Amino acid sequence: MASNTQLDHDPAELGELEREILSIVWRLGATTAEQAREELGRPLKDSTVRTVLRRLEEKGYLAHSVDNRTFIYLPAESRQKVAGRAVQRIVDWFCEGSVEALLVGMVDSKVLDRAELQRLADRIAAAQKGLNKSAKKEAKQ
Amino acid sequence: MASNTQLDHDPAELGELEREILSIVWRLGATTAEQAREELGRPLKDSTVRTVLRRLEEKGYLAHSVDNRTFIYLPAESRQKVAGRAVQRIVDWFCEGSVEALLVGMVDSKVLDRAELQRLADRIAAAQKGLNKSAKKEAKQ
DNA sequence: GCCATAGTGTTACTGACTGTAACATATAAG
DNA sequence: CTTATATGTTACAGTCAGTAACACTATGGC
Repeated sequence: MASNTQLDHDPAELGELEREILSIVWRLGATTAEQAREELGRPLKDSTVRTVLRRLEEKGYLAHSVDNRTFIYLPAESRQKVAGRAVQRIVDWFCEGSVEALLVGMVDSKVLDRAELQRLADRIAAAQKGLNKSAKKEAKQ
Repeated sequence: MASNTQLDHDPAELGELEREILSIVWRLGATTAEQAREELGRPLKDSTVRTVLRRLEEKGYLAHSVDNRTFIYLPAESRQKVAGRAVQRIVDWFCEGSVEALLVGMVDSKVLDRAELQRLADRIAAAQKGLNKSAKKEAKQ
């Protein structure tokens, strides 16, 4: 399910403005072009914002529905999913596919603290265990 | 040491070929333009490879020494460090600075398995503890 | 001393992509 | 039927990566 229409675009290859606007949509959850424009710091023309929104949709990051002639843009993918894919690419490119190497690198370059990693692993394990338990009830997955 | 000349370039913004060549240098450890060229699958002109190597050096990923008129290119930064920085950027862009959100996202998008994360955390913790122990002996750090 | 060979230095062109926006078109309301 | 509001279309400039030709230089052999 979820069709996964045509989403193999590289999140790292978004431009500055594209990232900014995408972040806004993620933050607001749903937004019109006007809203997004106001949310931006810079004063950009309406058509500029709309162009970027359209491109983001073309690239698969956003979707839109129409509400009374007005486009409402929504995220097509969660922030986390996009981030996950981006990291996957980095792993492939720079770590020869080894996530371990990446995590070591993160600890190494102070992106991530060893203790923090341990703590997060615990937390995530706990959270996932919870999820699995409830998921099992309804889908045996 | 290591001077760190001008290295704040964005690793995600390397092109395909640049990444390929950078990976080759990382793999070989040290290489001449000719060696790199042979290592590539595609048949590229010598000057192409040299241009890319030069650009990679300008961007701070490589350094070179001269051996008898011939340039020997070396990594200026470890794969892992570059990967770590790349991930840091992703965290900043897409996870509002939260590494936890990123790890959750990685688990979420199947980049990383929950059990694997736990295992890696353990392994890394163990490895680091080992390091710390020996480091403590000589520097109390 | 001169030439060929093996390197490097310099310069350039093309296509893709992003930032930015103007202008055209349609439609609902009054 | 006009106006306001929204979208559709098209475009242009700047940057950058891929790709490479051509010029220059030093070095070893004749």
